[in-house]
Amino acid sequence: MSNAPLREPTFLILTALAARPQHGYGIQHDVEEISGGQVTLRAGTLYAALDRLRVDGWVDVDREEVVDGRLRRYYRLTEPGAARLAAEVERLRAHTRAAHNRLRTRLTGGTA
Amino acid sequence: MSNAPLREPTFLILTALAARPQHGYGIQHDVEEISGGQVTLRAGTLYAALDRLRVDGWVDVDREEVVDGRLRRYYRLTEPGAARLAAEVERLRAHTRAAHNRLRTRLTGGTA
DNA sequence: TGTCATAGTCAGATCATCGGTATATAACGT
DNA sequence: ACGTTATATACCGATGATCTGACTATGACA
Repeated sequence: MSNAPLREPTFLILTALAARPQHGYGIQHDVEEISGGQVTLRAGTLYAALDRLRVDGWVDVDREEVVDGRLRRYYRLTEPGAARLAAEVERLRAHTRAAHNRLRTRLTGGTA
Repeated sequence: MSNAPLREPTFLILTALAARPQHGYGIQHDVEEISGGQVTLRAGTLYAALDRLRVDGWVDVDREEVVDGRLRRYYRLTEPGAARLAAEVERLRAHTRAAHNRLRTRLTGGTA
């Protein structure tokens, strides 16, 4: 398991899939919701990321359906993927904690 | 203020400077400490990032000293930089919260 | 004399993301 | 009948932050 830091879109894709298997378009909307409308995934970003995540073994194809002649491919978070996401959450928590503390120090000790 | 997501090295550089002005080499060591030894900034990454952050107005040169014939340049977090970092902390907190909740849902509702 | 710690700079490569485009069907409005 | 919007996936060139690694320079220590 590589532990290179996840970029925001990748992190949010994994987060979307953590709740339940979803297809690409569903992920796109879910990510928009998770981020409070701040992050809109481009199609290119989404499918390229899904391909990478599949190669890494963090997501897998759950099933494929054909609806109205269109392919609908559902993706699922694997166990290693869930572990990877959990590790990343811990990492980010540590960083945000550190940043928060230092910003407080700045306010209290910095100017006074 | 652009609100593009900060990459990990950039976030940690701002965090290092949040506590107090520091010179490049000091930032490098501080970041290593903040991240629990997980993140080691390359010199190229560090100084390139500092240049960008200066252009964005998030950090500024605090003062310069010459020690042992070597230049020692201190950087300082500006007010906009502190605001930017605080905003990023909130953003990351929201994301980690969402990811954490979904991972819990997965454990309780997913398999059982 | 060599090497470690300090301190900063630069050139080239990688790779995730961005922006835009293409394809295809169904539903809806006018 | 026609254009637009929503659904759904895929491809491609450009951008830009980061990585890799080398380079310059000094003081201290063995």
